[in-house]
Amino acid sequence: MRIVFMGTPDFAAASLERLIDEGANVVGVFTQPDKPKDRGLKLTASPVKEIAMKAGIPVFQPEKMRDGTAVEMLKSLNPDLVAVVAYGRILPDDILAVPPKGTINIHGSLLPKYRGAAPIQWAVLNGDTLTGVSSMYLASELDSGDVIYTAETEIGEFETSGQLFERLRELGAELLIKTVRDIEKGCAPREPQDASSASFAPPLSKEMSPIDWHKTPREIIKHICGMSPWPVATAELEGLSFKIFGAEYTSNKTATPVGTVVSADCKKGIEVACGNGETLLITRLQAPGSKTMAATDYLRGHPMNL
RNA sequence: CGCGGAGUGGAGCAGUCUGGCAGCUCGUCGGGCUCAUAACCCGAAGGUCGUAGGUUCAAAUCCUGCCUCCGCAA
Repeated sequence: MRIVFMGTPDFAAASLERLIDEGANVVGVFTQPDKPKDRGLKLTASPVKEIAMKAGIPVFQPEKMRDGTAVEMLKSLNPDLVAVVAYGRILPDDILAVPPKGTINIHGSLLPKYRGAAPIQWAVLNGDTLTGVSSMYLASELDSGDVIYTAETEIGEFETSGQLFERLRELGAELLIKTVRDIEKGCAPREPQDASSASFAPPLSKEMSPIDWHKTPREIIKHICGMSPWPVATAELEGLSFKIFGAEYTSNKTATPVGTVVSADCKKGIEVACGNGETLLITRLQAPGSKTMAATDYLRGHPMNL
């Protein structure tokens, strides 16, 4: 079975790598064009492109999906099946129509929950304890296609989006293999989504960064975890702006106004007043122009006089 | 040449502008005190100040090259 893979970031690279390891016949790879990145704005190839080139698979990086060139590239590969994982583009119908066995996709949620670009982050932000990955057939409407398989996993109380990403990436790769195999055997199920219970997970943005200290400690911890590693929770403390990477619960109560520092002990961390008179202990942070470090380390070099 | 910050005992920082004994908060090790401690007291070890060169009586500090790390931006 001739397979064309489409994907861009790490999340997708794991799936491609797995397909190759399993001996699948990947005849071509589509990925986003190289983009200027990092210090110096160096032109950088996507993780998927790296994997594809290492495996000697032809790479295609069309700028546009709708000007006809992309569909011609795809047709020339004569694929039976197209597998899409975090490609970063909406595929038009003429592309979806090319492979006779369909175009499938791995999505980082239990569909129909969290359709859209940031399903993993929203599962963490909302404080969900269960999530997973789904494989589905692509339809014209975003993430609305028939579901093939799902795999569940629990979300840890202090698990960040980044950590969950890494786990779902492996789960997703596993699910892709299973899905591809069963499609080839002709025994893959397909179950239409219940559109009435669908929800949407839009991309995160920096505007969401500031911590709302009126919230409960758990909501704030989920905000910190969900926003990590990007765009990262932020807070103004003692007149300085910090990125906040980690926090723990306390059993303390306080009458201090929300959002202000209750204690700053270089053996513990920075304790901040939250909603309901409860407090939260910040344990990992980053000061402007500095690297991220334990709050205890920060306090040794920058004591807070309250 | 996209913009910017930083390299100082094990950790986090000050000191650099204005050159003159290596400093602070911790950690570690030893001792003391205490029913007790992430408490307190006494003592100790641990640094070629990122690297190469230059200026100087004298360089962490001033000048030049190089290396490394980080933030913004994507």
